[in-house]
Amino acid sequence: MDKKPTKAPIRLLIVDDHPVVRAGLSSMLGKQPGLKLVGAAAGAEEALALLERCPVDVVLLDLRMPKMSGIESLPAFRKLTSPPQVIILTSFEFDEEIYRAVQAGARGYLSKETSREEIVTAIATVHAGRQYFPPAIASRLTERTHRSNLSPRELEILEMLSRGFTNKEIGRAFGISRYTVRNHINSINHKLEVCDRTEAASVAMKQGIISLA
Amino acid sequence: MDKKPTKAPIRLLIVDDHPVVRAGLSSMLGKQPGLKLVGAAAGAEEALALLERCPVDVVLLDLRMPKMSGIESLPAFRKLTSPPQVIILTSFEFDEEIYRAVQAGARGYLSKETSREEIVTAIATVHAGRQYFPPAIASRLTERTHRSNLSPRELEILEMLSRGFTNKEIGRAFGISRYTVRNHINSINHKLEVCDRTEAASVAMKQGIISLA
DNA sequence: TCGCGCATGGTACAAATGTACTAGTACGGT
DNA sequence: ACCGTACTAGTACATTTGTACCATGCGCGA
Repeated sequence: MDKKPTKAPIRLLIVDDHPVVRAGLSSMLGKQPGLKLVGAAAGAEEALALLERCPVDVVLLDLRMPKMSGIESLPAFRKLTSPPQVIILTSFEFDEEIYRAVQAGARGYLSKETSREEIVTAIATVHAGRQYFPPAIASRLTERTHRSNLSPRELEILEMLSRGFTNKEIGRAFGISRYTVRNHINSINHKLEVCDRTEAASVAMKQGIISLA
Repeated sequence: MDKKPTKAPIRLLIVDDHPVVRAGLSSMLGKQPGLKLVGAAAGAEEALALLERCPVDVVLLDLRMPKMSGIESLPAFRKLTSPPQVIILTSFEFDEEIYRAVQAGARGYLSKETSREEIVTAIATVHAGRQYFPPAIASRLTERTHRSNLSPRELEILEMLSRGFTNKEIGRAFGISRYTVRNHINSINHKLEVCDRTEAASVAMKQGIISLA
């Protein structure tokens, strides 16, 4: 054997705003051989500060956090001199957010109901440069990629529309004309295969394209 | 002082399907003076089996679990010979589910981002027979109780409306005139305090008034 | 009996929405 | 250089939706 895992433990950083989760992961992974828990940050800013000072191999990142969300922080992670591999950590089974996180460079996904064994496997996998997605998530991701190719603009407008704003109001909000808004909504309706804005809002919520918050 | 907290520690049971959360809460509360962690169940069935054998004062109950959900298990808890006080434990800030859980007898609410201090306070409070709800949740609960007096007809129409049917189509479906449908929708919009049908569909889904299926 | 909420149908009008086009700019990939 | 996509803006017209009313009848509780 020319490789000793104890020689180069995987440096790990936990980023989660929930004290419960930080404590849980720390106690589950802290003494795991082959892993070195570098820290546990409560927010993206704290994590970035830490990453700039000391290198980390794998980050377990909560998507839903106050202030800077996990997704927002991903580009910042990638700009670092030695960007860590990022595993998404969330309670939610599926969501547009996971999809967006993957597009932003996340390499793996873990639900919070995952066992310690699987978490360790996932960390090792992404550290080895591969992706780690449970089958259920993977299939959903491919679904999303193929489905509903709404453009960023269309997504924003869909969001507003579902909150009851009129085309005119949406136009004002984004600084574009109500005609353009109308055109975007027509595209949305076609892409989602619905016949009006109300159904668009409805199916968008059901499919997790827009959040239920 | 005539009372020693160490004489009668509060017996605590954690019910959560997430290993991470169980580990986190256990490590946060296990050594807390005045508390005695009786166990940590991964599901409602396991919790019930445990409760039948040994008495527990307070249960921290996850609402979202596979198989039997937290809400479903609440009535079973109350049928026990010495029913425990139940604190809802969930990641979600608000939800129709919290409302239903309270109606089913839950005495407190804790988000998973709560600090150890607040968790301990909540446990002590409900054990003392009082309720523990953070202000934000409490106000939302009173909102829910007062809201949504939709009549059966209005509910049917809300359902159709969210599927993208026009007033005319809804009228045909129910054998009433499109004018009547329009009037009903106006009532719905007023009762839900929204300005149009699209927002009505949106908030109805968020509040669980109409199903996400 | 009276009032109230629910359900019904209607008129008249204003506003918003949707459809069917045309057409320009910009940007990225082949 | 060309193509495709996104984003933009507009016109013209039909349809839908929303608002403000009015009116009827039913059932139920005070």
